[in-house]
Amino acid sequence: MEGKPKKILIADDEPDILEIISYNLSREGFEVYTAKDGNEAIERAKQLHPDLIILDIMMPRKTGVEVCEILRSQPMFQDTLIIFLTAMSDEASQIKGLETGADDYVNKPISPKVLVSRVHALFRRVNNNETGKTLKLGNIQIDPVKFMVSIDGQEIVLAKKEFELLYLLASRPGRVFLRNEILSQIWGNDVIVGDRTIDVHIRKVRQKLGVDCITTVKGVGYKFDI
Amino acid sequence: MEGKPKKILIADDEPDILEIISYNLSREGFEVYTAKDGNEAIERAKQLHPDLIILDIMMPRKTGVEVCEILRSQPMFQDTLIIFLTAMSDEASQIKGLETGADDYVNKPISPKVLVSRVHALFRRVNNNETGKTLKLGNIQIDPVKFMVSIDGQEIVLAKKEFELLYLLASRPGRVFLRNEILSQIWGNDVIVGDRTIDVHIRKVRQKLGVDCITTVKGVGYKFDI
DNA sequence: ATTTTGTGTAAACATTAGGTTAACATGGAA
DNA sequence: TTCCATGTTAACCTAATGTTTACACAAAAT
Repeated sequence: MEGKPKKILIADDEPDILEIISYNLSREGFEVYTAKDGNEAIERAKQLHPDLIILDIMMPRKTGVEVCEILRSQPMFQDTLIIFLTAMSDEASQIKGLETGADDYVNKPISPKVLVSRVHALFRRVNNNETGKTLKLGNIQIDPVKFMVSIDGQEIVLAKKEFELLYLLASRPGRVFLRNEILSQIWGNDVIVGDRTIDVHIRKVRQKLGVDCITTVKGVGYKFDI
Repeated sequence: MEGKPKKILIADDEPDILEIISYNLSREGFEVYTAKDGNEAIERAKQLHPDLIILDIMMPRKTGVEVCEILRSQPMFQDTLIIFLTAMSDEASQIKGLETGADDYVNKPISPKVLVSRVHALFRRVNNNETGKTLKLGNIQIDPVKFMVSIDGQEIVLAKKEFELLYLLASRPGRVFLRNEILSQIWGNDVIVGDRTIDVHIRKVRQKLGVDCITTVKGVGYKFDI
């Protein structure tokens, strides 16, 4: 199964670097966005919820380290991967960076090939998610192979999108999925649908299941709970 | 750090390096084992099931890359973390290494400090999938993934802003956050809200938690304390 | 080809929880 | 006292979500 393209945000004040990295990463099938300083990085991160953020350390209007700290202090960026770029092989700041919560560290001058493979390595590890297993949660069974949901043995027919939605949420019970996440996982990043579309599907699932197992976290997203 | 100590296996043919790394990692509380060539590395890996394996690329009786490939082909080593050490900043082998399934890559000459922080960063990343980012402070648990707070197992529902506020304060217990800091972290720099807004949210959190864990530092800000 | 059925999306509207404000209360320090 | 910073409360307003209906489109059935 082809996953949806990952979103990557790159922040650097040097346009050349921005372009080289963008080019190489989009060629790999990533969806690349850019920012040219710290504040813009934060702003765009909040809109986009990228899967990975590549931060130059030395940037105007907030350094990469500062940006990282600010984002990491917010719950919704706990899962976001962060890679630092730095001109100096300055050991101290390298350590500082990693302790701040970065996931990797790449020295300039940047080799596009190396960067690309590090990015892949990061995603490979994170992506090792469960796939295609039958979920059993309380009295609810969700079988992605048979494309079937049953409650207490009673079968329920869901439409494709409804099923995908339920399966996504149920794959990590309790975990809150942001609307953005849901969109990019189920619809893909490039597809544009209206704001109410998710709600409508959520409603249908709730209605069909009868059981109240999807909780709304207002301003954030939805989660599966029993 | 809680939980059982992590097991780390180090494979290198230079005794000096082995010793330096072992020393530094065991000082950090890791359980360290060593191997002096590729075959020994595989053997010990099978006995020990380490959480992390640090492999020198250039080793007699199977290179690090070969060891990595062999281990990765077995299901039980799918999740094991692997770091490569290399003498050269040889780009080609670096890429090869990462594509082979390594999780990180460190160049020689090795700085113990850098290695140690990379190791920590790796574990943090992996641990994060479950509980790493959950804050546990006394009897209070704050789980940003589930967007949920519980005291003595009793779940408490917070609104978004309330949760963000609590999470921010609790992320650095004892540290005082200035009102300005709080504003810029949670509301953003451009948003303007009245003076009382923070107080009101603080109040709601205090009220909902029941426990008195947010202290006012008059004229300065707020801090989380138990 | 035509009809039927089901799905996904949009648009319009209803509803509510969350966030903010404003007005007033308190309490400590100078 | 008089200030000033923060606490408290309740009313208000809005953004976010819920709900319903309608329609386009495709697949299946006729």
